[in-house]
Amino acid sequence: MAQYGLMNTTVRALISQVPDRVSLDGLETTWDQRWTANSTFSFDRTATREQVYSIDTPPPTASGSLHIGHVFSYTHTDVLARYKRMTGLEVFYPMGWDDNGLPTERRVQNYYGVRVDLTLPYDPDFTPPFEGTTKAIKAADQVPVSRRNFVELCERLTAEDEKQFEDLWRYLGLSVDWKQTYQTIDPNARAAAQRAFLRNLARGEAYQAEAPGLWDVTFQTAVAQAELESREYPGFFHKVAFLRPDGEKVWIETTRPELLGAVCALIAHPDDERYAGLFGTTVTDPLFGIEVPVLAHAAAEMDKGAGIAMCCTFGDQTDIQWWRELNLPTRSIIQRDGRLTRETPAWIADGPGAALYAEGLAGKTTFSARAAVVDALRACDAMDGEPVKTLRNTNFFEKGDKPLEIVTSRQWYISNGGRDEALRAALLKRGSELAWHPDFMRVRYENWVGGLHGDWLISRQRFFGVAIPVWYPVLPSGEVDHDHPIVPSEASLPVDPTSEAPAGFDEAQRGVPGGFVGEADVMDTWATSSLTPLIASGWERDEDLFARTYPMDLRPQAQDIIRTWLFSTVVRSHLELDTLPWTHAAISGFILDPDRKKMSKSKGNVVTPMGMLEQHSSDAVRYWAASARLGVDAALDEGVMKIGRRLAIKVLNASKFVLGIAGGQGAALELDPALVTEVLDRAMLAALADVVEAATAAFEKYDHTRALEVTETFFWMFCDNYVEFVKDRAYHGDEAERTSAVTALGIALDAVLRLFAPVLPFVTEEVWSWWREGSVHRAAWPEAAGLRDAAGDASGDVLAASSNALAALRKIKSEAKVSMKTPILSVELAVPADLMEAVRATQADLIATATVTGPLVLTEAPADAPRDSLGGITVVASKLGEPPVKPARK
RNA sequence: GGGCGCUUAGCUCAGUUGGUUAGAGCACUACGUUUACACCGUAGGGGUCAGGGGUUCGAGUCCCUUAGCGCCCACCA
Repeated sequence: MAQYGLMNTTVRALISQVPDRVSLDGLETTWDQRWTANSTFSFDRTATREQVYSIDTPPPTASGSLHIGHVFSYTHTDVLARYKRMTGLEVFYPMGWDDNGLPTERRVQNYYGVRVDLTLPYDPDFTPPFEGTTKAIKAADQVPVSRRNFVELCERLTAEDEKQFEDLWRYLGLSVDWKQTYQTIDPNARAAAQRAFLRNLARGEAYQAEAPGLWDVTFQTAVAQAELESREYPGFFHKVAFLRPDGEKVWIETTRPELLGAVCALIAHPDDERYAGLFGTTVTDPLFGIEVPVLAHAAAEMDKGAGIAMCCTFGDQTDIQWWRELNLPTRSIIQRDGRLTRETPAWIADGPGAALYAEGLAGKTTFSARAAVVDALRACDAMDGEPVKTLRNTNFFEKGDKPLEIVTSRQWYISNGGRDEALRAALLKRGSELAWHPDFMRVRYENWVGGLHGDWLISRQRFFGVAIPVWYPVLPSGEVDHDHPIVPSEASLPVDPTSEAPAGFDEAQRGVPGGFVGEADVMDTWATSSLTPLIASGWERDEDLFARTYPMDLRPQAQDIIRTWLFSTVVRSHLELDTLPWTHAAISGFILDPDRKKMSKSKGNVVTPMGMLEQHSSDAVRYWAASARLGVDAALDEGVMKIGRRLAIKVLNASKFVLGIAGGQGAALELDPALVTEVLDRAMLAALADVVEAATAAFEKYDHTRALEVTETFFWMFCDNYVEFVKDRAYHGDEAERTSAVTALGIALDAVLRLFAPVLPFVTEEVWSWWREGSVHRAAWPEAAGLRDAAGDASGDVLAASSNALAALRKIKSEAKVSMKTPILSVELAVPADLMEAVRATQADLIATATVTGPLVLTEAPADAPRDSLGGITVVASKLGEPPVKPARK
């Protein structure tokens, strides 16, 4: 809860420890330690839901390194979190680590030089052969280990990674409650993922199906639509002849001649007159003697290739469609390892075709099989001309480097609206109920949900992940009965079906007739990540916490995982709790390198953040991040970090000055608005009230950039003009004049520190500690009303007018190329009528600040005089004195 | 092919419901050491607001159109 507000209370601040020399060095470590020691960011579990602002922090992928893009987007969240905390909300700001899944597996393989062999037993004394060698370990040199040993290594390595990540986040100043952490592989998360799955299963939302689907041959796992990436891939068109019974040739074009042995039909568009005579007849392939029908289907495109397509099981998604809709036979020849089947398929006729397959194709990769088929086609004159080079778009697994194949397998799915219009409509409605920042990101969600063409495939044939919590009976015949899965009780979660027996069975019954087998597949990492708001808020584990934090307020995340993380989270929350998981989504843009390319590991242009933080300071890097609006891609710009550093140092110096002029060490500073009596001081507070209003309104609209901008603009004006104006009065004025200036300076410093606190947590906290109790980050967000009261009827325009008059006088000296200390013996200013009163009212400060030693004459500027950048104030005549004599160098 | 965003000074970006002569910082130039700050201060130069058309008394802002850049989705014969 906020500790104090300026509104109706006079604050008496004791200035305790203003250093002689200020510095940014070491602030990160100092304040991280004190915040931890003081539990500054601990979540108060007594707060009610209305008093809580809860954040579904993205759990970073633990395997790998954080890059500057992470610093960028996590800063956006932290700035908002700190603002919300200061407005009096209790911020629930946990941190998770996404350590389950393929990235960890790959990292462990490379880091320790091991690979999983499911046949090996667990070795409790296993020591990895390599550890963190810098050179890549060849796959052939990797040592086979049991799954359990492998998982242990995963846990060991991610624990080390997570420690490093936490250190970086602390250094950056994330106001996370470090007592609220989770891992997506920890027992709570596994239990939550399995519980949610079992409930999906019980409601019929999770189901298994044996169907053709996208398959990565490198990782040997099924892949979901959301993990696809379309890439250009070089290929060749081959013109291949099929033979009619009378020997006449029908030419088709294909980029995948190696699939000739899997052909099921030739298909053309029903309106295509070229092939009208062929529909209903059969043709035979030139190599294997497979007789296939020529069929019509509207999905065939007349202007593609020859207009007649070779349909194989399965070359692409269209093949699946034709196979389904035309009831074609299944003739799969691609295996899960991406090679052609080792046995000659039954549908290939004995004879030369069978011999060709057995000798030239069996067990070959698609690449070498293609070459063999092309040679054979040439030899029997069934290929027209040379293959024609083409660049085609092909689906890849986003983490893979070989084109996906289509393989038939038994997999688990969860409904996501891809096959159910009512559910799709409900999920689109959820998207429309969510407040998106920026709003246009909603469209990406709508595009994605609108374009789904299947349910969410959640099973993966991998090792390090959350197990799918089911077993299957083994029938007396020895066959596995997949249709009647055995499920565990929720109380027993998490379970590992590959090492635990289901209730009512014992381990000896594993794999034997009458016994059971465990599901070996694990869940896709998104099946767990989609539950982060539930995992973090204690769903079914800590109902008290859950009631205080869920549905959450904010999902901050990157734009590229709207279709995965954001969408899947909406799906799970909708199915499980019939609600949105959060009310706001804040989408950060990408970081572009100086060549305006997206920064990513695969491009090798990643900048590691710690060096940047150490070089420029965390506040400076945060300033850079906070200068970019949500949803907008930003350039990595060290120039902006330098500006941030300059600002942070300026905050230290200006604060040192204000507190020094207030009496310095040991003095008491009364922040009593009634003591502010001078017009200029009140005008400054009025301007500050405007800034507080603007910054607050901006933050409420999730526009941290605008909030920073108005604060920063005010602060520089405050330093350059206001502070200069009041120096003379503060040093040499009478008691009332001096008190007015000092009090106004104190009130302004107090508000400015709080306005900057979300973006510059370290310097503001450092300065706060010089004269205030507690943490600035638990202080109340400034309110305009109190400042307005102090300002009385003064307007911020008065300060602007006098600042312009001051600039006009400075210009005289600057153009004369003399020191600012040079006295002005006499000067006449032309002032527009509407500014005259303001300039007149503050002319004493003006005269002192600009060292006007003689008459200052103000005349009214003509009504039609142009308004330049100084508001129309111009110098009519002036006379400068002698520049002061430079003091002798000491 | 469909969609979203962007294009303003050499660079990075503001520019609110259309309203005086389009702003800031960096960089650049000149000057200046001033009882907070040289990691400083003061002042200055620098822009056909991507191109074209339209609406309007008035357009950086609204509409149409063209081009370029980035991204999302679709496209695999």
